[in-house]
Amino acid sequence: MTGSSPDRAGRATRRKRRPSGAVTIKEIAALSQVSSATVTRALQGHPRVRPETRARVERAAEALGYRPNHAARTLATGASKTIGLLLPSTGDRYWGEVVEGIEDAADDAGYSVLLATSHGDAARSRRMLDLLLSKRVDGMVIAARREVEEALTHAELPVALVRVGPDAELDDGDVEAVRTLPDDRLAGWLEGRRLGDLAPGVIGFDDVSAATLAVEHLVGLGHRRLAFVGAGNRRSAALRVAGFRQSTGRAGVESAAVVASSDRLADSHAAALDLLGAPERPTGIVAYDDMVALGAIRAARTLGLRVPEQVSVVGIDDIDVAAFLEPPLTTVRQPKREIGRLAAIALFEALGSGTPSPGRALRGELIVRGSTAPPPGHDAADEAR
Amino acid sequence: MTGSSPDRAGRATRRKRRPSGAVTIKEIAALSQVSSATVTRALQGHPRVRPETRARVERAAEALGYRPNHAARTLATGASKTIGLLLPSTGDRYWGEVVEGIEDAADDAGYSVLLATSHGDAARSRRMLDLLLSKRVDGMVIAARREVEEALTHAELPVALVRVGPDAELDDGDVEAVRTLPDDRLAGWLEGRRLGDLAPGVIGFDDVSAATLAVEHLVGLGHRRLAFVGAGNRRSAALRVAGFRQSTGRAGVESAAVVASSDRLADSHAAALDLLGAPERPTGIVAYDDMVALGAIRAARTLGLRVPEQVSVVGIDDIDVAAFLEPPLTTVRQPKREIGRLAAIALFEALGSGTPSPGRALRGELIVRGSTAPPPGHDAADEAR
DNA sequence: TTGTAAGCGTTATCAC
DNA sequence: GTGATAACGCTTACAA
Repeated sequence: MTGSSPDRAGRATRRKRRPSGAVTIKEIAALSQVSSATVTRALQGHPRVRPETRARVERAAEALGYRPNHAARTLATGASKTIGLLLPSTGDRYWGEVVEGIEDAADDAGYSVLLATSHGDAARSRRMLDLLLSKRVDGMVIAARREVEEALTHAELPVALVRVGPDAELDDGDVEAVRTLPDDRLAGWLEGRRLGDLAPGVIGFDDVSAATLAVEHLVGLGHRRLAFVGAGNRRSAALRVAGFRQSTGRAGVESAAVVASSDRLADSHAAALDLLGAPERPTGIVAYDDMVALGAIRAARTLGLRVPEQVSVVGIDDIDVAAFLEPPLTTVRQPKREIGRLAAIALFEALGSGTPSPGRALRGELIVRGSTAPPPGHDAADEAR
Repeated sequence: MTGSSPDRAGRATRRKRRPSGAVTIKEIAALSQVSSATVTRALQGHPRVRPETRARVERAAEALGYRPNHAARTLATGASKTIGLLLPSTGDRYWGEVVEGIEDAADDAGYSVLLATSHGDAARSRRMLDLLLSKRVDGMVIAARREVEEALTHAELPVALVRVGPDAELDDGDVEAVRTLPDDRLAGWLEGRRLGDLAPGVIGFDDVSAATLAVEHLVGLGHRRLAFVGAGNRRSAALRVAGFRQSTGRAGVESAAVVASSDRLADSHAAALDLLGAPERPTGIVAYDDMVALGAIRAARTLGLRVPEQVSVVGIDDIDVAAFLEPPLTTVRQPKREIGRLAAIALFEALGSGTPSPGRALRGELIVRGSTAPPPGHDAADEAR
């Protein structure tokens, strides 16, 4: 065979791939006089590496400014150490705080977070789900909303998954039942449905107990005529209504009305206007959330009613300006960060064990501020009962 | 040589790597009777592929439920189609909206977003920067804050980078100058510094013009005694003060005071209390941001002054409850989503061209609501001047 | 137009 | 305790 065979020539001219320019373990290997396998072992804290070898390798890595290439690692190990996050949006305060909790827990566990938003659209959800899967996330946290659930049923995702959010786990039939069931049967029905327990892999807010907390606060102050404003057709609204009806029934309040309205300010303002304009108006209002509470307060003001002296209002959520409103809003705080944290932790557990973690509904916390007080004509002595 | 040589036996028993289980181009290649190279070409819309081959490959991919492995692609191409995002936090409203804009633009351009938070800590910033680099992001958008800037100076990042945020591009010396420079020299100084133009690769908010917009609105309503509340030591605060002083000077208002306070409600409340308690109190207040405006409104109320009848207040930012406050807040809206969008777009341009994009300061928009009105004793005729 | 095979940077198996 | 080297799944230069 001739030295100048076409084969040899071809090899020689063949332009090798442009390297990324970044430092690789090969260079560390060369500098520290070991094989690349040893470099990996040394850098990963493998037990069977001679201490001085490890030291030499670490020094070389440091000197060269080595940064492991995660893409290569992912390819080799099959794990990306990244989780995906699919949310309706990140702009609104609710999700922003949840994300913070997730990011926090992920960081503690050595994971990164890849973001995707559905914008409430099923097709987009599906596309994003595919994208996250393509990027080989090890698991995902998704906001449990109808359009995403739909996308999920067609998917059968090959990764661990935790659902999170306020609107989880109550189907439409139940929503209807909550509204129409007679008072005396509601409590039993709620128990039977075990609404406090969420399905496996779902982390959410305990809507029922949140409303209960609000009612108990008002009843404790002496209120006997209560109303719930803001019963939209969301699952969370139905659950809060259920909690409201259940606890008012238990406390034997004289009158407990439920007034529908969306969570938009104008709607809740109008609804509260009707409610407070009636002759037998309630002295205490439990609002679906803080925005609805704002509408109710405004309605009271429109009617010349003072809050909290003549009407008490309690919200649910604790938005960040709640404390700065006039009056500062009494509300049931939703632990958003904590929900995020627990969702991420549940995901990592599932990742480890291979089985979905049990669902959890986190209880809110009553924050008493200035929008609630004893009802008119109620003297302090009664309060101590 | 014997058929049962140790070498052969070794090869035979050698357990190959566990495959990820996902569908690969090889399987598509097998099913569609072409080589894997052709599969790649077909799937990527490479021009020189026979249409029927392409169709066959696409059908096979579809049938098998193929999802490209981005880790492998990243390794092969050197581009991850992912950008990193380093922010102080995602929980607060400001960043949440910026993220939304970034995510949006990234999605349009075919990029994903990897999230990291600095929590305002330089060491953590550095760690996160390294992590993002390790994950081989193609570029990054980072919040331009002091601790991150510090981390950056020691880094010399090998990727394209855009900085975004309200606190950019004014150093401490300038902050001092803005406060102390006599009125008549301020305008010239501002021009000379070209504060409206941000450094290359920085997308921000035009703080100077925001304050100007607020002042001009108040002056247009007939106000002649103005004050700025909330001059903290942030760069954005200094720029807003500069804008305030510059425009009040230009308009020849009788008195233009600047009162320092943090952006916390209690502080701004106290500061405004002093200001409005004085005999020669201003009739119009420009607040550093909406929270400070809230504090000012509360202070006015504390003193029995009605807003807007006796005192007008204009904020900067337009937080989401601004419209629902009592009174609804007049403010200069900060285009957060847009800032995010432009930052991402600037990054992609830089990615394409290799050169940093020019900086941009986005102007706010005045939103007139209920917290501003002509000053007391000002009749409607004057307004038409 | 299509096939072959090298190469991206890492991990992990086997042999010594 | 260390070294060779196959493999992860994909892209791409070159040959055909």
